[in-house]
Amino acid sequence: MKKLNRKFYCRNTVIVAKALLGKLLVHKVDNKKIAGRIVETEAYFGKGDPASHASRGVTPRNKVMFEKPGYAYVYFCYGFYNMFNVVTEKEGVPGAVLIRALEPVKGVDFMRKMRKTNDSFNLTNGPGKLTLALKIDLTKNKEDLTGNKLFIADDGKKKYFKIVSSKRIGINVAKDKLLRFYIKGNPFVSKMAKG
DNA sequence: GTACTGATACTCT
DNA sequence: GAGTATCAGTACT
Repeated sequence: MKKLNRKFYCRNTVIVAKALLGKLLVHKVDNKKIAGRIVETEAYFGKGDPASHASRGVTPRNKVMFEKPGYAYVYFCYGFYNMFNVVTEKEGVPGAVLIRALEPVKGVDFMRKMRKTNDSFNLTNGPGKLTLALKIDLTKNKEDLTGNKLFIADDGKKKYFKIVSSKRIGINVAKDKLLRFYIKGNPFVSKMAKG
């Protein structure tokens, strides 16, 4: 299993968003590995993308989007849910990829416990749900994804699949931009994404 | 099956 | 003080 390095993230946000599909998101919790395959992502830029937090310039919250690629940007939203993003582009250029859905791979029991459900299709099929299942919270903001606790790896499997792009979800601006990407036919793609 | 609503707390104006 | 990169539950057809 190959961990993705800084160079992987230091590219155009759309390229990274597509390249992340099929990769494994791994989080070590209490010496246990919790992992899920990324099946759905969304790209967010800075300038020129009104849907992005970074579009209005740097704030204390979105600062990490302007910093080095390969870091986690965890954003708390709607009072309940955290969103997990991966910072992209070179330092000084804002950009991030929102991980919208995972396919559970390792530590499924742990995920069930965290999500309090036995429905394995309902564990990680949404951005708010997957952070709960993997125990990702605001303390993981600015976590270095090239480290050993929280990282993304390529296990070499699932090389061949079809990528579908469509409109982004849950936002009210720039709806016409096709910046959401998912693996065609995968049952773990988020509910809200279908249709 | 689809459509709408409320919960909730953090961040920026 | 208003808005938010969501979800689950309820009320319909």
